[in-house]
Amino acid sequence: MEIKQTVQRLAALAQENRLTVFRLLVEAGPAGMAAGRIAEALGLAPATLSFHLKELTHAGLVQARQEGRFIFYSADFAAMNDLIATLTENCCGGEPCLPVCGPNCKE
Amino acid sequence: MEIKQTVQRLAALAQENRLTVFRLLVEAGPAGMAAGRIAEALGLAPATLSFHLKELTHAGLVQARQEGRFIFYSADFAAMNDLIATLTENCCGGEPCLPVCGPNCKE
DNA sequence: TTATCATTTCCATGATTATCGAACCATGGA
DNA sequence: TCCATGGTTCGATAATCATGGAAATGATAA
Repeated sequence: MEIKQTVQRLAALAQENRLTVFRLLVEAGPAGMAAGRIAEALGLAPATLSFHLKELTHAGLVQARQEGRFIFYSADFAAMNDLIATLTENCCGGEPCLPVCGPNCKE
Repeated sequence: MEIKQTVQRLAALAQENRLTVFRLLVEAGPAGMAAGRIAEALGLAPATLSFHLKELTHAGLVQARQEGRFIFYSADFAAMNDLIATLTENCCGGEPCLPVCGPNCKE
């Protein structure tokens, strides 16, 4: 993974509200959660949450899908694995000590 | 791991120069590298590198040890594992899909 | 000791980020 | 259509961060 992208993903997670959102979505699984429910869970103004969701989406860590009037956000597990793989690269003498969570996670 | 600490560690890595330093130290192994050599490798002013090393150290991701006139910095693999564990928490239905790199890494 | 080298601290500057009110866009039901 | 609801974008503000020059600190050798 390109270093700029790695930095972008780490930066996306390096903020308390965004990290909380991401962890919430990891728990929510592939079904995800509607933006409104996330805002409610964190007690954030809609504009503020939207800003954070955009950061996470732009970093490729979460995906959005429209469903009726709602927009559901869900975690992208593959992206998280890429990130972890990058962090642990060259760590154990080059041996593959990853990935951690597959696409069937939470299935 | 506490969320504040997780954010702090992610923030420490979410900067191109610091991520490069950390990866350099991961490759360098427990022996680590002198601050001057790191600055040289990245082409940074001493003050700038010192600032970044302080961030990494304060986040607990790297350790410093004095050796003669030099200060050697090395990656803290346990801290990295904690970080990864936090990210993947509740990911695979609560099963332990970690840690990735043990303390004997690069030994 | 003094001179010197390695690194850090101090400080100022410019850049980036987080927040949220207000205005705007999109969808689905009367 | 028109309205209500769910989200986003815009714009302004305050806070935080990255950078490096200059001076201070700490450690060693002569």
